[in-house]
Amino acid sequence: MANPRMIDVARRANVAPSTVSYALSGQRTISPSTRKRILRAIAELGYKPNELARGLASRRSRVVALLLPESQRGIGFTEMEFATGAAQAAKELGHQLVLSVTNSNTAGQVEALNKGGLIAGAILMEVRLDDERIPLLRNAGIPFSMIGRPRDPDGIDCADIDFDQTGRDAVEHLAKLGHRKIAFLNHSASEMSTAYGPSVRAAAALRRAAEEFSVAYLERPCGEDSESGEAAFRELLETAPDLTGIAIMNDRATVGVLSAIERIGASVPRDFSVVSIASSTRVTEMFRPKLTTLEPQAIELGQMGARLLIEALQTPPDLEREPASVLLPCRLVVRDSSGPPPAPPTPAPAPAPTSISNV
Amino acid sequence: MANPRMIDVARRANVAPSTVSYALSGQRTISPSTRKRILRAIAELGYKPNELARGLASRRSRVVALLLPESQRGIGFTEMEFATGAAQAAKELGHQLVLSVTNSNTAGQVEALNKGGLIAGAILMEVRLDDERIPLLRNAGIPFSMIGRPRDPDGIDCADIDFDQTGRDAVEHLAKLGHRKIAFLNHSASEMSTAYGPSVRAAAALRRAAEEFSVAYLERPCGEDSESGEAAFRELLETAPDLTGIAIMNDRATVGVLSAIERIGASVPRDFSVVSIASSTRVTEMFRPKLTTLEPQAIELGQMGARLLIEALQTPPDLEREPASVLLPCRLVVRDSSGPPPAPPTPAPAPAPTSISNV
DNA sequence: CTGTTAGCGCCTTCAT
DNA sequence: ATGAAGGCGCTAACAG
Repeated sequence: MANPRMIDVARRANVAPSTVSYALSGQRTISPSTRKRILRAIAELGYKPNELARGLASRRSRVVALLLPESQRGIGFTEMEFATGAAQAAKELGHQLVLSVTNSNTAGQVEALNKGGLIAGAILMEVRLDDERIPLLRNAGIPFSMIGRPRDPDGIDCADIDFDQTGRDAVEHLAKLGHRKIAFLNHSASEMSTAYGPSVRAAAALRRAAEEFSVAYLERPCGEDSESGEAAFRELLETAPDLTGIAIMNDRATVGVLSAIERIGASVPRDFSVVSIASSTRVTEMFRPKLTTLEPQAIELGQMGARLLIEALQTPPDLEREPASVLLPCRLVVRDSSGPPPAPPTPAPAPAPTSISNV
Repeated sequence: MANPRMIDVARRANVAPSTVSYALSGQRTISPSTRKRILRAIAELGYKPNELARGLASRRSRVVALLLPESQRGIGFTEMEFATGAAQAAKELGHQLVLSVTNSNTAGQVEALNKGGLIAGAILMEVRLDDERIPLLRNAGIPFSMIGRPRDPDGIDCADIDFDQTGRDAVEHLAKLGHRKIAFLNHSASEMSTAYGPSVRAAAALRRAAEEFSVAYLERPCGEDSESGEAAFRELLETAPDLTGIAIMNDRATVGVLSAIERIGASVPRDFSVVSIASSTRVTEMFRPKLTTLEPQAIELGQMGARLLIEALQTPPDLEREPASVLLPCRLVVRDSSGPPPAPPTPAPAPAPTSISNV
């Protein structure tokens, strides 16, 4: 009644236990005939190797951890898709994914993880440009990959959004619609100060692309709530009354921006075009109008993160293997929040909006 | 340099390895003095038991799986909070949580899981009233708990939203504001047909509460997208022009409902009050106006789900332990989408009686 | 190409 | 209250 063990398979196939092991791992050439007998025995018995024993004996488990800091921004759909993508890819490669929600004290967490012997490696999410976990993991000798990218990704397996391309695509979209002045509403200042990769990279990319497409550009960080979004929009408009295009990478702020636009009697996309950067469809479809979005390929990135790690884990130490960075740009999904700017770029004064009926 | 093992601790504390084991597990009384020596040695060496060896020897791992079917509705914030809550509670109880995204073929998945010996038990999410996984897990002898509840939760550890209370609270909120006729927009018909617990239970609760508070009540399922929401709202209004209160348990449909309301020149909460049921703050704050919500205590439920399972796992088989159902109602968070109905309830005009009123 | 033999690090029944 | 010893189920040298 108990689960069959390897020795049961061995007996049934008339071979030694180790032969079964080798047949399974492929670490040794097995003659086709014995291999077939073994596989048959396995099937007949419904044998499944015990992962604990396997890990213990080989000194390497088939479990990887997903290190998920609960950031102040909280976990969003995109993070969730990273996670499910990673779990899925891991499973396909014969591994399990344990969810490790790192509230703080990352150092201790990471140490504890590998000491238990349960975890063979880790996938990091919410990566900072100078992520404190990198030296920690290196010192602990724990293999890891990242979904995200530090400042210097050298020697690290990374799967990340291609922000260069994404930023450029966002600006290009607006520029081609005819917008001559655009603004970028970023994550909060505190995110910036802790050097959150996406915030920094997206801003740089937009700035560069604005230059390339010769559109005036301004940017600012913004608190992660709708009130901050409203305020930011108002300030932006004071600074640049001729603003018509807005890129936002801050879902909560987006709510406020849309409110503010409505409040001054303007509308989207008639008066302002709004493009959401790196938000998932699930979120941007909730807005009215539905937002034109640069939508991250989150599942794919999650998969890549897991694959890179597991690949590294499976590479024998004597083999040379160069860690790689996989960059995937966001996909531009044009919805209802972007269109041509209101007036052709004539330097005429802006018409002061009168009282507006908002129904 | 390698991790210290139990025998290292034993030597340092001048005891036998087994004594260390017992000191750690508490399965035996250890004299205070030796215990202290052992603990000191453990601390000094930075010893951490190897989970693989521990699991192998004791025939019980400290890993539980979270079975997360990727439903057509997709994973939302609430599901994510279930997951993080469960992971957190598991960790606090010395366990790890592996994420098992069950795409289909649940049977095989579940079997594969426990055979590996890695998983000591499972936590089920997205529970159906007649969940196919229950007999599967029972037959396989895998302990499990649920976040959600089947039709007959007898003998099963469940942590679920208290829909009775939640539905009542929603109706009460609207009734006390003065609404006399309310509608409930549920999940999609296909969800209903597969007997998704929340859909069924919430509907029943609202119906009952409507009677209790003497408000006319109608309900219908609704596709999981904004177009369906719009259509549903229009139909609802045709059927019941005097409708003023709407409860919705379908975020995507909510988008459409709000659009539809706006489109007919009405506004929220002036003309219609909208209450979102079992949606997370993260979602309902994205709407304009921000939605009055019955917000699930998702993290707590996730924690409970994990605790119940682990508790069961830790109960020796000879002990009697009654599986329990923990029900937590959603919290009413009043925001900007609900208020008194437009016209005071004057019994002047006799609106063409529709056939919908409930009792 | 296959078999034999030690462990991997811990738990747990026996003994004492 | 503590030791000693035999596995848990598998892998990975060694042999042949």
